[in-house]
Amino acid sequence: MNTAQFTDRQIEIMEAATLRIDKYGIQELTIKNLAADLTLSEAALYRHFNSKNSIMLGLLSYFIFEMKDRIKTIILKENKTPTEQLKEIFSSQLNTFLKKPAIVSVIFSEGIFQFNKELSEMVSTMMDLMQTHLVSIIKKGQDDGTFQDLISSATISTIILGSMRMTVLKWKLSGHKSDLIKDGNTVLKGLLKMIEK
Amino acid sequence: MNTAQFTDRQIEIMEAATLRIDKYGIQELTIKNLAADLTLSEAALYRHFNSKNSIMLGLLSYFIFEMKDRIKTIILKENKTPTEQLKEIFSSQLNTFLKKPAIVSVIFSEGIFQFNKELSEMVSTMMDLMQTHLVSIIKKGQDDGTFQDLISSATISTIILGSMRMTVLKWKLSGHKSDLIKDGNTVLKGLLKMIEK
DNA sequence: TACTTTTGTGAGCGAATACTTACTAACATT
DNA sequence: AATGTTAGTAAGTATTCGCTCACAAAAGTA
Repeated sequence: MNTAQFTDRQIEIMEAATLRIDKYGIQELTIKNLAADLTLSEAALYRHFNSKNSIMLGLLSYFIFEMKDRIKTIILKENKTPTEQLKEIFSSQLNTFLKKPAIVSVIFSEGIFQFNKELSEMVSTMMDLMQTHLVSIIKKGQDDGTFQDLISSATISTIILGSMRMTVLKWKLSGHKSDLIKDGNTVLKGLLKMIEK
Repeated sequence: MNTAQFTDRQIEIMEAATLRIDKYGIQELTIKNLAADLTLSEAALYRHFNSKNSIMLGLLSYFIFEMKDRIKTIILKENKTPTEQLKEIFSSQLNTFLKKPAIVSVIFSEGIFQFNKELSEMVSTMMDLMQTHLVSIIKKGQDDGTFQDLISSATISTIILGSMRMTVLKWKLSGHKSDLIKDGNTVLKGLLKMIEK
């Protein structure tokens, strides 16, 4: 498997990095530890990435690439109602997190990235991407009369995005013990009751 | 822990730390930098705190102490409606963040603290505290017929908390350029429209 | 004044950090 | 067979990290 811009070895490295962040936190992502995980020398890592920063940048862009694809597929299903599309996006995101919990750790590390321009821009890009898609679905729902239009689509999508994030955060803080899918469905049902006319 | 337990010098140190985190991020909070900010030697800091960790613990416990007090005052205003109480809590939190943005950096660093038991417990405590208070207000609103009760108070409070957090996160990612209070009000107004009968 | 306590210092410790260098073995292409 | 490329290594570099120690000035107290 090769995602065009990355070599197989790069993907292996990024996956090891993701796993390490998930297991021990982003502070424990050091070149030394990462090299040990892959049973490689530290220098070998620099054959594939020219800095630690570019490993993390790669990580994020790899996830964004995959996410873009996933969300786009849902958005393009013109026969689906806005409600169904929201449900699918929620379900698609949560199931991705369930399958690859490590990515959640990376996304929730944006606090650390704040003063790393490249990385924080990447996190912002990801959030904007999701926000844009949510807005377009909600607008469609407001136009066809499914959703109420007393509240702007931007505000509604902020609320939805925030609620989804909070659900994931709680799941993470519970040590993945809570039922992410069930809790996510409960929250989305609540949100839909609130915004449907 | 309470304020009285801190000496004047300790508070000076914690405030310098707060300022530094706000300006340059939590990664730039080092003993060396902090000492330089206070024009002190590194060793001098260890006269007042026995570790860097205890400086951060002090920071958090100081904020939690202050938050508990602030929220309790609002909760105890029995003559206020649930809607007014929600507005006050939102406003109170956002204004605190505005005055001490560093605390946001700390709260949004739960990813870093995940493997520091003491610090992560403190962050969890803080979230539970807020959630508990939100639930009690919403229940009150549901009982007196202000809020709809088709959705459980727990779910509603998750949605509110998540929306608030998302607003703060966006402010943070914008480099404190966006208008936190204005955006917060817009989101809260939206939320209230959704949950009021 | 004589003492005790508090608050400071400079020098330096061991460990960790991201990254570099000179070199090598395996493989692919011609 | 000759040659260039890829992917690895051991052993460093310079720097930073949190933290400690022996000691001294300053401040409070008898």
